[in-house]
Parts: sequence; C-alpha cells; structure tokens
Amino acid sequence: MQRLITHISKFVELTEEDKEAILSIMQYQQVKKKEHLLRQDAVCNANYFILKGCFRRYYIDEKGNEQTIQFAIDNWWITDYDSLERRAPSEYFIQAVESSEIAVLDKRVQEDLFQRVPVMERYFRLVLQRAYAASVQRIRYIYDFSGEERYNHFSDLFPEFLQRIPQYMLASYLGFTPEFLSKIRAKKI
Amino acid sequence: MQRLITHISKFVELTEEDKEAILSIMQYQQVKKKEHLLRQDAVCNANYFILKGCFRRYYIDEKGNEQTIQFAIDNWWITDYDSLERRAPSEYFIQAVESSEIAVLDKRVQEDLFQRVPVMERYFRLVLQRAYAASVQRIRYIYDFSGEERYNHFSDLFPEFLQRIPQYMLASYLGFTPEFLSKIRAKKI
DNA sequence: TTCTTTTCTTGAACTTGATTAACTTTTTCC
DNA sequence: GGAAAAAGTTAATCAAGTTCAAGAAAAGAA
Repeated sequence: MQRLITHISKFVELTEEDKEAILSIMQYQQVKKKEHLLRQDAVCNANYFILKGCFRRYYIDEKGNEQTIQFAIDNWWITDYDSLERRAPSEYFIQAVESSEIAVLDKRVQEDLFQRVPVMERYFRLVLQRAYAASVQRIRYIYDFSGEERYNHFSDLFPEFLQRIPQYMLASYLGFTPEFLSKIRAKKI
Repeated sequence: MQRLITHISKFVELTEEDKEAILSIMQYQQVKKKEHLLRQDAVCNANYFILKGCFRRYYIDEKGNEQTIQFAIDNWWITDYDSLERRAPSEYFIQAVESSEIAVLDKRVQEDLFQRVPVMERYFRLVLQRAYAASVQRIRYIYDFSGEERYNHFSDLFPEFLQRIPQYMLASYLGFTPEFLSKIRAKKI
C-alpha cells in the first residue's frame, strides 16, 4: 500500500494523519488473472488503484466482440466514473489481465475520505486532468495515424508491455482487427 | 456571470460569500468570432467557462490541416489542461466559432480561488470526471460506428448546432474529410 | 453592389483495413 | 502428458473513406 501513498504524495502534501486515514479507509486486495472487478449491467461500486499488475476496461459491441477501451498498469486508477457517480448500470467490464494487487476505494467510504482528508479532492482533480488529457491525446492518435503507425508507436513506448497482453486485446485497443495486427507483425519480420 | 454560479451550484453547495469570491476572482470577457484565446506554442494561461457562444480547440496536423479536437458551447469549460498545469507550450489553438461571452479563470488566481472557496476543488473534480467520461465515450463512437453513422448521431443530438458551424470543422471533429461529409449529405437529399 | 475569400460539391482513381474461413500454434486444465 | 480451448496466422475478396483536381456557391469586405 506504500506505493499508493507515494503516488498521492507526488501530487499533494500529506500529513502523517492523512496517510493513516487513507490506509484505514482503503482496502488492499489481490486479484487473480481474468477475475472481474466490474461486469456489464452492474453498478460500479469502487475506484481501483493498481499497486502492481494490469487491468483492462472493455465492452461487448453489437457484433459481440470484446472492445478494450482502456489499459491500466501500476499507479493508475481504473473505474467507470459514469456508473460510479450516477449509480447507473455500467456498460463496461473491468478485468485483471494478469494477477494483480490493488487498493480499493469503496463508493460508500469515498465521502468519508474526502471529509477526513480534504486534499484528496485536489489529488483526484489532478489525476482526472491527466486522464482527460491522455484520452484526448488518444483521439488525436486515432485521427492522425494509420493502424500500423499506432502499433509502431505503442510498441516503441511500451515494448515490455507488448509481451504481457494478448494481441486481440491490443488490436481492439488500437482500433483494428486481430487479423490486421497479424499482418502488421508479419511485415516486420 | 450568473450562469456560471448556477452551473457550479448544480454540483456543489455555495454560500453567499463563496459566490462573491468567485465573481470577484473570475473575469467576464466578450470574444469576437474567429478570435483566439490560445495559440500553438504559447503557454495556456487560463481556464475558460463559456457563458454564451461556441469555441473549438484545434491543432495543425502534419499535412497542414486544421483538426478540431473539441467543441464547447454554453456551460462548458475549455482549456488545454496539459499546458495550463505543466506551464508547457501548447499544441492547440482555442478559437471562438461565433461571437461569445466567457468567464475567465486565470492561472495566476486559480490557487487563490481554491483557497478562498475550497469546494471548487470538488466542483472541478466532478466536471473533469464528466469530461473524461465523455472523451472515452467518443473513442467508443469512433471505433463502433462508421463516419456516416457518427454524422447521423451528431445531427440527431445537436440539430441546431449543425447550422452554426462550418462543415469542414465538423468533418475533422468527426474524423473524416470535408469531401466525405459532402457525400454523406448528398445521399440524404 | 461587386470583388475576393472562404466554404462546399462532385467524380475518378486509389488505399487502408474489414470480413470470412480454414488452418497452425500456444496455453490451460484435468 | 494429452485433450480441449484459446490465441494467432494467412489469403482472397470487398467496403469505407482518402486524395486530387476542378468548379460552384456562399459569405465577408470595400
């Protein structure tokens, strides 16, 4: 859980009491590969901080294909903010891509946390600013670059990550079919 | 400026002193059509709330085309959070699509605002949650639907808005060429 | 109003990536 | 260790959308 405190401290200043409050309110949890934290049609009940491992958020499209809309690794938060905040059924699944360790901020104690450690409002504001900017940046990549260019860019940025995730997940994340990813890879060799 | 107070009050509770503090810190401004609030390579100095009117954020791609990445109308904020927060040169232009009225939150007084009205941290956290969710939703639209389907969806959702913006801006926002948009429209008639 | 600039349209040739289906390889599980 | 399931490959055909170029229409400015 120390990783969580370290991460928060990069954005805001925490007193010793703040740290204790955070640790007492958030829950440590181990998650096995392929286990789900959220399923479609369920209401999302928590925000999850990844201490170690990898998760993805995906949905099932009209044709029945799994579409990965987000990957999250160490030191990222993953949730469905829309479902979490509006208490509405989610359209997404959140699943462990590999066995992982997480810190859980349950919706029921979220307000307690903000009351006891008000600086956490600021922390989440800053985290969301980054997430929003990253999401807009991703739209830019989709518009500016071809599928092959996006794949090259991704594999340059996260070479080790390529080994960890199945290709069909990466293909849907990058916005094309697994068959097309196969073709791209065949060209390289 | 009352529109701003009304909007904030939808998310958090404001005292009379809070309202006065907000109104004293933020600046009312009129902006003429085509005027810029931010240009590429400049550092973004403010967050802008649109009281009335329409703005867009765009960039120039490698081929020299303007790519509109965001539209913002009444009651939306527009800025480049990445440039604003990191004090780095922006890659974006922010321009009035039509003559507009805005409330400006200058970076230099942003911290004063958060100190005098701490509940504004929470307000921006909630605004960013929505913006982030909307941005992810948009990636979904790009992946799930064809250009024609995205155009139909947009014109169903914002029929009056279609009249207000040039087609080439909408085409780049939806992720295709103006020529292709022409063809879609030709089919309808 | 008239001229100029900006925006929109049309069509032909071309490119990227999807689809389908059969097959191979790798992983998982008993 | 072997069977079954999951993941990845290959190739032919097809559709969505781009590019280029030339002209028409609309909007702005003088």
